[in-house]
Amino acid sequence: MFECALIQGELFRKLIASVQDLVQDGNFMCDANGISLQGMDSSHVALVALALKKEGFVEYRCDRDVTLGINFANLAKMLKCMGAKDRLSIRAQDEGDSASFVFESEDSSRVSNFELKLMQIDQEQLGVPETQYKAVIRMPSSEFQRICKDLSAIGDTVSISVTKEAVKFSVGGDIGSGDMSLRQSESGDVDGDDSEKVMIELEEPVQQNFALRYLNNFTKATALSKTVTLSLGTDMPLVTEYKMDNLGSIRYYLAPKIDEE
Amino acid sequence: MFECALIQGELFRKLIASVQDLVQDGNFMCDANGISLQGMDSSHVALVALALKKEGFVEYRCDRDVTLGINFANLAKMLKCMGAKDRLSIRAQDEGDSASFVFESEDSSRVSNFELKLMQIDQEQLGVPETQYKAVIRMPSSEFQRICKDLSAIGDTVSISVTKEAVKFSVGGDIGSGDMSLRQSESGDVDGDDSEKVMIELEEPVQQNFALRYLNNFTKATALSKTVTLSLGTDMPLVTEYKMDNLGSIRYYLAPKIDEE
DNA sequence: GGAGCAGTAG
DNA sequence: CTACTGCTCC
Repeated sequence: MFECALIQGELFRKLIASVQDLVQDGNFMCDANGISLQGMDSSHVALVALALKKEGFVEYRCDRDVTLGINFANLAKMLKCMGAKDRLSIRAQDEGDSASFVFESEDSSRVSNFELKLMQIDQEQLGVPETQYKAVIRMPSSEFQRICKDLSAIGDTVSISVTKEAVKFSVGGDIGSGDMSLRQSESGDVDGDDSEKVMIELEEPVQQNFALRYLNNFTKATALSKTVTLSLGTDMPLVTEYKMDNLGSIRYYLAPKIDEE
Repeated sequence: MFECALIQGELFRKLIASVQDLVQDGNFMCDANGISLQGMDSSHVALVALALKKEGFVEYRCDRDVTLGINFANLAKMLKCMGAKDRLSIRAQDEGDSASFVFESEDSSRVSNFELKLMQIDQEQLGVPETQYKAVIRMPSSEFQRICKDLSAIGDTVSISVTKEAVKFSVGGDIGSGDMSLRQSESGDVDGDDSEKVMIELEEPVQQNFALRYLNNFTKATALSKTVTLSLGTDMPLVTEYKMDNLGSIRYYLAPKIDEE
């Protein structure tokens, strides 16, 4: 028997929405420590990895590891039936072929129960090595979203280049070209929220190209966290991470476009 | 070399947005006094004329007259990348085939540079004669916007008739008809902003019909000025003018619909 | 001015 | 069936 509950069911809905555009279905791997999920997009260029820690749940019980094969579009349909302030409980029998999603309004005056049929999904769990990245940038997630969205009006590939002082997003296309540079925030900045800052940790300057189309997919997760962390290396995937207080994180990996000139 | 800078880049973005719906591309004529632009809509019914005085810029330098052929949709894409509070600089080499648009956030922590490819646009500059209009109405621009929008739900042609006392906007359609009359504000009105007033200067009563579809296009400029001035004559174009403090104005000309009954 | 929805296009 | 864009409501 697996059972967990979240005070903010809405959070879970946003998580599923953030995964859905990239992968059709995937296995929720539930164990004593929490829930994880991994999936690649259909073209095998991007990977999304979700890790939810049991500490983020108001209730968590996992007698025995279970794998829940989920079609995200179908789950999303059910989650649309959840109220904005609803508490969410997820339950699954050890040998069942469905999972139950219960939505409860704050005063429990409305209780909804949905049963989602599970799927059998063959999918190797990819080990993502904990690598040392050459550059790690933390910035407001909304700013990253805006940059990706705006630049995709100009072209479809962004070049991200990082120096100690700044991170530069450049794009080129038929109508012209453009770049946006974000300077590392002054460490002495006392005023303003810390989440508004741009922080750069650099071991070595990097420059890599990425398909904006995927980055724009990633920014579906903007609602989940005020900040986003971009980790870059040379000829290795970009990692875009959104950390949720307590609950864990959602990470997106995107292979760089290797210059074809 | 042409170079100018605006403290409120946002203003320029709104200007381009106000032009864009009507004309696809046009020539920015830059000379020692400022920038002007003219263009007709594709059906040659409406004309937009922009005039920006150099006094409105925080920096202005024009060694030699230049013509910048701009595709407004493409420029708008780049201007979307500008922050709300950004300062805007525009630069063009005398013989270049592109113009550069630089956006700088207030604290300069974000600097963006976009290069827009210029076009070769053949277009005669139309001389718009300074005519004496029979009626000139000044009213809050938001009110004019609301009237045009609301009336277009009833029909597609508005009749504007002006007397000394009031201006009347009438519309008719399948579902019925309606009209909205605005009385000239009392000159003795001490309370309230002057921009809230309706002022009518009349030489002779006028009545003309106009296509609401264009008027609704014109009201994209509402954000640029608190007031709008409508100038009418008989069988001559309506002029809809939005004046910006210091910077100049945007004017729209619309030929009347001649009754075909 | 932004977000959500619906309608369209791929 | 899904993803984007335009529109309308907030």
